[in-house]
Amino acid sequence: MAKQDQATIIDVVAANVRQLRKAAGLSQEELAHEADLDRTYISQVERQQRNVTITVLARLAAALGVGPERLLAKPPAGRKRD
Amino acid sequence: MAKQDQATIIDVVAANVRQLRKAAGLSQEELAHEADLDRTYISQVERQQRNVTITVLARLAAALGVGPERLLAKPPAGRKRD
DNA sequence: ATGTGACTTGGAGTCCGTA
DNA sequence: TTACGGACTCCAAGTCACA
Repeated sequence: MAKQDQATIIDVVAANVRQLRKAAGLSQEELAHEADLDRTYISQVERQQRNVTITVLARLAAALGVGPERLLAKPPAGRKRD
Repeated sequence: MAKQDQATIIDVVAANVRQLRKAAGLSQEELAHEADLDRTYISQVERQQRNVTITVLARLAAALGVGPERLLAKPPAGRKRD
């Protein structure tokens, strides 16, 4: 029984953006400003409603102070127990 | 002076796709088939003419047998003089 | 401070060729 | 087998009004 990571890459990016943003103590609006994006766009990304391009991914990563690949990293395979 | 990776994420992905595709011994057409993409699209990606979405990035990675983050990994710092 | 639906514009992604 | 161009469809980018 492998763990089924059926989670799409969109879900992964969404979770990472939100998690890293909060870890950085930023509001969506502040992050939007840093990444030169619209406030509501950030909201949509975090809500898994956007299939972002790699250029936007790079901007997000830069604004969050991490490398782009960090945004694709799946959660540490822990439990889904929230 | 840190090494300046002014290379855009598009350049990085392009290089990685081409390199991994060749390493896998696939033609563009075969890779296109595996990733369920158009033949000419692969060509354009490798020539840095396309800004791919993360879903396509994931499909390419899967077709190449690697994780998506692998496609964003920059070349091992060997790039000094060509 | 965030969520959401609707909207326009530009580009992602496809298909046709030709070299 | 790949590069390259044109023409096409559809969706991502980017923004807004309002909850």
